[in-house]
Amino acid sequence: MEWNESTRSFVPRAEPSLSFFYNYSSSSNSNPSYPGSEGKEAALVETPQELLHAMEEMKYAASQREKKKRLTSSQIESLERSFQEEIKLDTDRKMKLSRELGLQPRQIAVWFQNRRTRWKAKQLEHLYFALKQEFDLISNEKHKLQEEVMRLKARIREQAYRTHVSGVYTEMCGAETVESTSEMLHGSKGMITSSNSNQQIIADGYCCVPVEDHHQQNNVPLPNWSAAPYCP
DNA sequence: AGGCTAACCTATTCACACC
DNA sequence: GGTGTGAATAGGTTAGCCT
Repeated sequence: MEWNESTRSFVPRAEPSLSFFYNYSSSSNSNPSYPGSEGKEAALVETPQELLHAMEEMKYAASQREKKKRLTSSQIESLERSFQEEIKLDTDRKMKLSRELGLQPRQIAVWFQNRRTRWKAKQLEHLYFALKQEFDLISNEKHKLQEEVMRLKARIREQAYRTHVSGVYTEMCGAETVESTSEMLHGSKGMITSSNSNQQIIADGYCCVPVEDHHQQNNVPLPNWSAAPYCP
């Protein structure tokens, strides 16, 4: 059983300095994190006097404590290699790395934990950029389609206006033509019922020119709908 | 079912390096 | 001195084991 991790729950954790109790390893190590702690066996305190004494010792140890040190590049290289093999750490691997690198098992575990956090953040960043790229693409397409709609609406308005004007003109010249024109207009779903016909067409959203035809006429490539995400 | 242990996680702190 | 980065800590959660 490993002291520095398994016994954590025995020790009150509200007081930060008490972490001294459970963050050193009792195993002998060539590279102890905290000088002053080596060779000591962890002991549970049972009386207030013992607690006071322990706290005094802790203060001393803290004063003697070596400053935080960065891991060497070769240590990081080995840890990195191991991480690439498997991002989770089992006990055997932890102990093996600990022996090989001359680090506390706790240090190995902490390094892996921090490494996983960094890895996760990186993954999240990649995911964000991938989604953003996709969004930009779709947004761009939407913008183009909106422009297309505007153009088509303008064209319909223009055509409707021309039809209306020529209708009035032929009415003045001869009834037969007027009737046929009128019939034609009424025949197409009876959309045009007033002199305001052009506005009516636009307002109803009926389109006289099929989009496919328009695309063919204007040499506009049809969007790939099957590839587009469903958007209600 | 509930307690214990050992792993994990996120958030935070702390020390150090670099500018 | 301010800031970024990485090692370490704090406190919580979860899964597996045992009684």
